[in-house]
Amino acid sequence: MKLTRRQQEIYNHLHHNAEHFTHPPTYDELCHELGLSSRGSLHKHIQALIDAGLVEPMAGRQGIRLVEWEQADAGIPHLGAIAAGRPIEAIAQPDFLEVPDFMLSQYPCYALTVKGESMIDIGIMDGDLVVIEKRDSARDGEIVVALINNEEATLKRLQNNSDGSVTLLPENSTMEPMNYPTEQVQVQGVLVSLLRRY
Amino acid sequence: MKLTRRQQEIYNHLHHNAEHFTHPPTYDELCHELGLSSRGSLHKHIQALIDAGLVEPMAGRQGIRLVEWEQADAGIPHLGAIAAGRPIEAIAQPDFLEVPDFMLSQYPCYALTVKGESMIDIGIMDGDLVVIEKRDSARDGEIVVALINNEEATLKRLQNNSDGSVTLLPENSTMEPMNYPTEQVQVQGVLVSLLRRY
DNA sequence: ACAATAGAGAACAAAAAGAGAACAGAAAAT
DNA sequence: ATTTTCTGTTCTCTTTTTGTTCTCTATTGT
Repeated sequence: MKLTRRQQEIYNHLHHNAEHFTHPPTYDELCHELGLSSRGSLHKHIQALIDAGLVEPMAGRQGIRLVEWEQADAGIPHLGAIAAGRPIEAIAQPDFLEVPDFMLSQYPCYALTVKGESMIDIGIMDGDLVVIEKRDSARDGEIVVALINNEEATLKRLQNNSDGSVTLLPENSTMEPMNYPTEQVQVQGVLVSLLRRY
Repeated sequence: MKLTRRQQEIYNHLHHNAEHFTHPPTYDELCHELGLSSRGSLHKHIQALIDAGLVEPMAGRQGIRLVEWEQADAGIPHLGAIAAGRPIEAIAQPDFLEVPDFMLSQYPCYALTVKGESMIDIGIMDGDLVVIEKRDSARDGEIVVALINNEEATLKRLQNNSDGSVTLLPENSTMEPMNYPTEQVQVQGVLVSLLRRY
């Protein structure tokens, strides 16, 4: 599902202030911060974010909370397709895959299905299952899951430029590298392993 | 279809600013950026770009979006350093691996480590672990582990020829298919799945 | 003269955004 | 326990924004 401008704005506000929350914000507080005078109006937007899976309603009357990933006990969550134009967090109920230990890292991982051929030159094909170590930063040259503008999640090689911008390099000779300001790109994990069925 | 001067101008503007978009631009915004005072005028040009396939209209009322830029592929072959024109060995792992059920077939399987780049065009890379279903025959077009003259085991696509001979097709545009009499080639299994660690 | 190109501006339908009232349940205060 | 306050939710209504379509005018090139 696609966010409207205002919804994106509100989500950014939430995401930006998430650290400062000691308690989840109430609707009235958010209305004040966002310059709204009607809770009803805000509620409509929040509901859209909830539908998009970006935000979690809290039990009772305690506002809302940003979605966080929880590590599973058995297996790793399979979060659906990457590069489908949707943020990773958008998938509500992942199913779980059993993956052998040697295919995981020692840190929390999740799995994605690859869509598209942007990494075909290093043997990552459409439909492959990739295991991703959950991380919010990566070293130069690592292959990462990057969320662009909270809209699109893609698998690309990361290049941190000296001017602070970020380049996402596809491994496909027919595709061009893409350049972004740092704040538009959010690393959601790094590639750990790959599974493919024939 | 050919673009007029203004259309090209507008397209360039879109393409140049595409990476700065957090959301698709609205007509009013574009008008302001382009120095137009009438949305109707802009609409005519955008419509031309849409007809030309350079731009994608968006659902609802959320502006336009650049179509993904696909370069006309000149078909430059990948100049890998491939010296060995001979079949490539696939060496069995000495120990046992834990492999999840969904990566196996219902019949006995074993695992091999791929050496070489003969199947690189379908994303099978040097060092990959492949799961092979144990079999002594295969259908045309299946990817098999073939033992040649009881000497070398290779992973190739199988082609049974009408004259009784067998062709082993590498999936690598820089390599040539190899032809053998049937009695020199022994199928040892067919490809089931693939595992790769980064 | 004629056609193609470019722009302005009005009018319209639909979507998005917002305001405000009303309501039920939870928490807090009495 | 009872009342009061606060919170999330739902509803209707209005305003603003946005894409689209239309007519009209100006400019340019052949």
